[in-house]
Amino acid sequence: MSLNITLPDGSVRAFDGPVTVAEVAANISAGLARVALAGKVDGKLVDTSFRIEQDASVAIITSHDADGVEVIRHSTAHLLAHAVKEVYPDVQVTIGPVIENGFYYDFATPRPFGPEDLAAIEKRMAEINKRDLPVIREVMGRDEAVAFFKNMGEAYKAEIISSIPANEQLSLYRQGDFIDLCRGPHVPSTGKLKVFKLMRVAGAYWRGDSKNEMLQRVYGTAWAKKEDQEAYITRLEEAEKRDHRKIGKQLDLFHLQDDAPGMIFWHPKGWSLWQEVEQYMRQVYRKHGYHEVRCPQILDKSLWQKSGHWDNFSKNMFTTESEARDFAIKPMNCPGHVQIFNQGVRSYRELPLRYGEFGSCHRNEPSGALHGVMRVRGFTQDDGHIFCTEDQIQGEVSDFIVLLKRVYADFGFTDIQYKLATRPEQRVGSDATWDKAEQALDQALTAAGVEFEVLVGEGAFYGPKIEFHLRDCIGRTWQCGTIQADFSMPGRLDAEYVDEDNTRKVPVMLHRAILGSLERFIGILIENFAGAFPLWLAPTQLVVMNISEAQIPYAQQVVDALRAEGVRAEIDLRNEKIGYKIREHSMQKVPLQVVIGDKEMAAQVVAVRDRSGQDLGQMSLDGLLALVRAGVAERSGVSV
RNA sequence: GCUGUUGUAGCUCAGGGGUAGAGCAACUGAUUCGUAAUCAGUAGGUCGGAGGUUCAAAUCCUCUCAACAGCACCA
Repeated sequence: MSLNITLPDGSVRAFDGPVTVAEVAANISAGLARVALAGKVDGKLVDTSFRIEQDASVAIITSHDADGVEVIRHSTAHLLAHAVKEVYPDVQVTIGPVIENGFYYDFATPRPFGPEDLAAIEKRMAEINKRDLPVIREVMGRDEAVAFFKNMGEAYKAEIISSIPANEQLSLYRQGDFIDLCRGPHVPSTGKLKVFKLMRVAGAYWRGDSKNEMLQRVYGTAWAKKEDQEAYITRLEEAEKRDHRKIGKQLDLFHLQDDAPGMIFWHPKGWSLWQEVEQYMRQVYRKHGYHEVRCPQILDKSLWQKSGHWDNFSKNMFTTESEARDFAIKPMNCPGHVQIFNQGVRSYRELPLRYGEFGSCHRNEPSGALHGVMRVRGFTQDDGHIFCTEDQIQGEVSDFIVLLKRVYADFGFTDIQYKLATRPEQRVGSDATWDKAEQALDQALTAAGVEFEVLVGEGAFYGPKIEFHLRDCIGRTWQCGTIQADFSMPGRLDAEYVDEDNTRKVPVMLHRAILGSLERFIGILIENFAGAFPLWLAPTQLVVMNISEAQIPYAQQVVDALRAEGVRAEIDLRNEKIGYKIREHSMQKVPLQVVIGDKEMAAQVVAVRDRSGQDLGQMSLDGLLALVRAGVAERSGVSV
């Protein structure tokens, strides 16, 4: 019986009988056989030992394929587990999947791993790589496999297998003395795994549940080529250089200290940046029909009970008391806005009624969740609430999506992902209400013509939400904006309006934010621009430097004129060499640098350079002002 | 919150039972200079906090606070 193998280039090779992927590779060339890591038979990824029984299309997978790198990572996870079992025989293995850029493996260990353990394990991995052990696939029935792993003392593995249907055949992979349950495929031998590095150890809960015991998770990275791994590590270092906590310190933007965990001290420059963002958003409120409001920070507990926060959110709320009354510091702005809505009798003619606030909120986040300015306990939202009728929801949501895209573009972000988060387990409101709310958001997204992902069970307790995630210049995504349809809270807090037919109705409330938390958004801006803010945001837009004492009066005159026109200009008259001053201001990322020497003073002009060192030439004061204005007007230079 | 790691001068970091260190920044003086570091000098620390062991603790032990990484959380 002969069979035909079709290769990716369309050519067909005939074989006398069943062949393995490895044999097909060898038939093509000895070189290919040497580098083959796996195969793709009729679109399915398999081991090189896989036997092809009938006509098929076959691709040989090498380290040049994305699939090949995946296989390398997966096999390196096994290599890690193998090494751990050799170095620490009393450790139990659990699972070890491939993740972005690498893999991890969770172990149950009698004592936690430290950095020295990592080094020892990595060394053993290199040894096993040198042994070039063949990786052999075996098949077992489920019950047989459970018994097999129990017998080896691998309780976790046995537990995983027990949850697989009884009639299924399981594949196991053996390399030397090490054997692990795995779907595969794997590289043909451990000698193929040359480029890897263990990155860190951390605790991780068994089956991802914080009620379970904690395992030791070892993270690693693995690549086809050494250069790829080096490039990856360089990329990590680059990201580290952009870390907002580091840049915040370098540029003197803010600080945090032990006395106020998760709360930020904004320094003058950081606050300048903040104010630019806030004033910009205030314009957005004004231009798009929002009334800016301001509500109390502290409200009586009973109001939070009524709104549902006390039942659903109290573990995250800071509380206080006075004269035997209990209060809570607001974690959200919505109940406050409903109180404003409730003053007086509302008519359907007033809807949609939009309130916006730069709402200062406090949430008692778990200590382990805190992260610089990105995840804090005290933060400010650009929080708006739209009171409207059901018929108005879709239009409001659609308008919001358009607005949000424009705002993000002004900050330099154009790559946005959309997600619809549906009803969570813990919630208020009837299922019928949730049906309605989820449908409304779904329709608005569809009408906006954007693709979106559904996040099942991740909505807020009072309603479903659309999440807007933006991608920064190094490819990371951040959730910022949101819009949520709430059919419950207005009713709970007694909001109503008089409709056309003179009956009283409960309005729908849309919760919405564009930037989300200003703290977090500014953190994202810092990392996205690596501190080199566009002119409109830069805390110091321009610095004027003299070359020697003789030009001090003229330099002072120039900076005064710029400041009078609203330019955030600084002056540096220190008795230092011009190169020294330029270096300092360049490191401080000041966008425009004005140098004044005798020549400029004589001609009543200024010499301008930018922070990257580009010479913008000599110009008059008016010319400089025009340059600044044009730069500010351009914002982040992106148009939608 | 959980596991691990870390906390020393304004910043970056060294020192690991025996007198607290470096570079940069700061301050003082000299230098008046043309596009990313001029020279010299001075000052600066309860070694995160509280207990303990010791003749002696930044160093060892206990507790605690905070930060960092991951997990869980992100309503």
